[in-house]
Amino acid sequence: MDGKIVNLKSKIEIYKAMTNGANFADCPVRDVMQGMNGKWSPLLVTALAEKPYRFGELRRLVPDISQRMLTQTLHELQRDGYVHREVFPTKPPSVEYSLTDLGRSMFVPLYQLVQWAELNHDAVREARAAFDAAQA
Amino acid sequence: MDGKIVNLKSKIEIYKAMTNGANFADCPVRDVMQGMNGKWSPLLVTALAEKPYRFGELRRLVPDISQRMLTQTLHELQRDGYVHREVFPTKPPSVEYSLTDLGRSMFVPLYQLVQWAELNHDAVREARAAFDAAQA
DNA sequence: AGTGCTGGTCTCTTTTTGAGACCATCAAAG
DNA sequence: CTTTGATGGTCTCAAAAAGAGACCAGCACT
Repeated sequence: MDGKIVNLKSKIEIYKAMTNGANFADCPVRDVMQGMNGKWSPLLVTALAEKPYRFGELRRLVPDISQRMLTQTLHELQRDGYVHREVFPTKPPSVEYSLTDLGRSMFVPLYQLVQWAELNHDAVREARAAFDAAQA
Repeated sequence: MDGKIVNLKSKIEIYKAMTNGANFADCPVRDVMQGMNGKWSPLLVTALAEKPYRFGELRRLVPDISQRMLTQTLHELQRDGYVHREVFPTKPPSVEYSLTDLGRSMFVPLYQLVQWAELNHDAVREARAAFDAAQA
């Protein structure tokens, strides 16, 4: 019988209707968001938005990043086109990282989020305290 | 001699001057940013911004999230005060998740970032392709 | 000859994430 | 009356990612 088939079909249609056909998988936005969503990416972009920095300067500026993650995160940011990497033939050679136009463009909305965090971190801390108290 | 000590002190002062005293460690903004910066958090907040959803609906809406990470991420979002969790005594009991006022407030700048990603994902993909080609 | 600064890489351990089995309860189907 | 399915989870184990720290080459200064 087609009973089951019809049922299944209608379920799929109902589901698609419910979600307005929006499927969050295979979404390019997710893919791009991941790139600026790492643990260190927003921090480094914010630092570089102020002015270009050299590798060692960034390491000192963000004391709790490991050298390994600094290398890796800068590499990813460079790959996504947010950061420009330039090597100067000094001795020892120095490497300067700076934001590209794309990076500066991305920093505009990112900074909005940072500002929100700045304004509302009290509220978030209170929410956490209240939640933890309720659990106990 | 104090030679070395003076040198060290001046280095610290030079460093603080260079960075304008900004220390990115122990920054409350970082702490708050981490909360909305996970792999799944922005996605779930975006979904819940549209309308409240139940646990199973979210799982179907985001097919590639594991049940474990869905539970955990919603729990963190609830702890940070972005999400409200309500259990309805139906049989079987159903659980609805919705954004709080704080969550809706946070979604405003988050959505700016999502829109940027929507507008610029082509540029990012091109940057990646160019970078990968240059490496080869 | 020894020390330090440069920007990394390599290895090892710990933490985080993903995949999937399992659970209790009740409704409807067969 | 037994099976099947949906509810929202938790638990365990494997895989992936992140952190800690050693190591490296080249050159300057002492």
